[in-house]
Amino acid sequence: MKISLKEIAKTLNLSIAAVSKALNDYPDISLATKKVVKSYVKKVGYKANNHAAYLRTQKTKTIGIILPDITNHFFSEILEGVISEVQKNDYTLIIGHSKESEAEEKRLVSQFLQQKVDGILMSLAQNTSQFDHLEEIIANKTILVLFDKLARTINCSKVFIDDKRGGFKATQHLIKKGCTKIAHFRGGLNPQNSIDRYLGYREALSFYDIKYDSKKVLISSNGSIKEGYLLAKQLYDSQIKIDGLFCITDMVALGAIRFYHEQKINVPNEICVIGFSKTMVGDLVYPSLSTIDQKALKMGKMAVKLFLSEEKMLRTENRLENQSLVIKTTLIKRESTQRI
Amino acid sequence: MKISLKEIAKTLNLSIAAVSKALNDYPDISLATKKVVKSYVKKVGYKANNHAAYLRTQKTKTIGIILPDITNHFFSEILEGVISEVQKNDYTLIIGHSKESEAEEKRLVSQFLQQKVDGILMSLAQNTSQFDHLEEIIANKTILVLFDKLARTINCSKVFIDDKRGGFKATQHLIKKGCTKIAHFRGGLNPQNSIDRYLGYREALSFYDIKYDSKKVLISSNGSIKEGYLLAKQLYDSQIKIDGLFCITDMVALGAIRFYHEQKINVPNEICVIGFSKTMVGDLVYPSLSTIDQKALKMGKMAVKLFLSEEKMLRTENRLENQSLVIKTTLIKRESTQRI
DNA sequence: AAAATTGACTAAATCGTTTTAGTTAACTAT
DNA sequence: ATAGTTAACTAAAACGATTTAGTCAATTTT
Repeated sequence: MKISLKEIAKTLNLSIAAVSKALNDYPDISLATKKVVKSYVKKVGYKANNHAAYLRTQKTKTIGIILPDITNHFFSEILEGVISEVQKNDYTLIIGHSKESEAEEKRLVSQFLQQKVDGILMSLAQNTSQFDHLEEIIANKTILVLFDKLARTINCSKVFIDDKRGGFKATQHLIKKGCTKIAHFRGGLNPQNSIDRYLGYREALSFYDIKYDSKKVLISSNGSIKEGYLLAKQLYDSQIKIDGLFCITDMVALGAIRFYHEQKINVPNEICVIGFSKTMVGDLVYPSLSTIDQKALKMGKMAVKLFLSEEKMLRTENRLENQSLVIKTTLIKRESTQRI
Repeated sequence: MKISLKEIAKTLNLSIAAVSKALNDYPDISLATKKVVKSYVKKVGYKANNHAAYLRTQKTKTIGIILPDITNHFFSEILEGVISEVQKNDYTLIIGHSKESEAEEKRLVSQFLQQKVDGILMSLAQNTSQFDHLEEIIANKTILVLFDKLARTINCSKVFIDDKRGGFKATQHLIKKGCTKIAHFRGGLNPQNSIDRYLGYREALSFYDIKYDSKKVLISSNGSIKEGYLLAKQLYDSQIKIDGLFCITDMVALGAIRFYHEQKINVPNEICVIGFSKTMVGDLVYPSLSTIDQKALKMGKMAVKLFLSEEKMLRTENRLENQSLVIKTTLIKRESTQRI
């Protein structure tokens, strides 16, 4: 049933070495034998055993990905980008789900290192605060590419979104639609993307000479629909008038819209609402949701490309040089900001 | 840097065999040496090399999953279930994306077999019609578990949804809400789940003595939002009056609701609409969408459990016995069928 | 006291590759 | 004719585990 180089060598009256070299196109094997070997191999459907090969080459042609939230559409799309690029380059992808847990994330890193992956692509869990596992990856001479949620202090390749510019674009769009009293439901005070989007918001306000009003900025801790609903209600109850709203995520925006819908406040004519992420649902609701496209698919592809280029550099020049790649967001205009 | 049994054996003044046996709790090693070995191993952070171990044991403790559509929430949720069970049992998961392509699916199967996975979990691509790759998996003595979209003729473990019962429940729910003129936007004529849901629809009608009217059954080929919209329009334009609608998927239902919204037809008071799948978005739209929960998470977990039980049987009794597992759907009542 | 058993190991083969260091025959240069 | 090349291989070690078949001293049995 199972066939190895040994059997092939025996039937073809060659040494194991000759067969191996023929398959790997070594120059010291004649073209004639190469042909014989290759056609025979194809006939019997021989496939080299990766595990045995690893023992000598120390390469598995396998990369691992660790995601904090697999059912989140943003990460699914990143995963799709990663897989498509991985399959195109004949690598194998192993997948882990940290479920936003630092402990599980560390366990997965350790498992992947034991599996001898050639590289690890990962987005950190929300509350990951110690990076010894990342250092361990690098110490193991395994390539590390961080994306989206990353650790700035770690010396590895990174790909992330220009959140500040995205926040700017979202706010600018509201301003161009005529909004002057623009609220912002931001994320927590620590996450970098929350900070950056907020900074983009402020920058847009100041660029267009609109006074910043801290009362119009509320904090959403978990980014859920329910929270969006509650924040909208809170703002409404406190009698602060607004005509535009920029939310940290599409979910928060949907919650807010839901509240306005119940209050018979017309979106977009009374209040324009814009989200952030392009989480697919935005296109399905009514009114459909304007948002900032984070280009998740592209991000996934880029992460793999960064890995491949590092891998190549390591192979050819035996040195490492990591790059940071910033993905540009784009504005998606939909009904929630399309005043009539 | 890297440490092997050899080094450990040398520093502890033992043979390689003794160290290996100590770690694997062989009975012919004294408790004393086991303790010494284990504590030393922990101290230096030694982890066995899986690839080397595979060469003898022929086990990789790796399973592969092949999904036809990774960004589809239904499959994301299955994936979540699979991963959680896989991680709990200390297996490694490798993932492939067939993108609904039969050719890519076959390539992935071949790649996974080359990787010597212990088992493959897969949901077939829409148009997969030849099953030689599945036969190959079985011939390779690799465990195969099919889920959701499967091939009935293949002799392997299977886990799938009771679509007929689900279709029955959805239709029954509409009837109980007082609907008597119930339309059905079904899927294509060939896919089994489309047929089964349709049969459930008919069974419910006949159970409650409602006359079946073929003019109220329209075919959706791709299950998209746009199609739902167009079918609703088509039915509306053809002047066929309905008061209830059961759609093959949530997306189709959302499209239909969108059309009714534009026509100022009130959902649910004029027409009750129910979908199928529980694709998360159903909870986010207005009105929120009643649907049939396919229990994707459970399905994923079950697929892994079937694999594990097959694996165990193979290991202990050296024989295979595969099981079929039917997942029961449940009705999720939301606003789109909640008349006031 | 001699034979048999047991406990606690060790030696060495093996899994399936890759790769270094030969080996041999044919050919070229001098 | 002989030394030096070259082309086309082969032998064998190595990767890092697991496992079968010993080995040997200590203990038990008769």
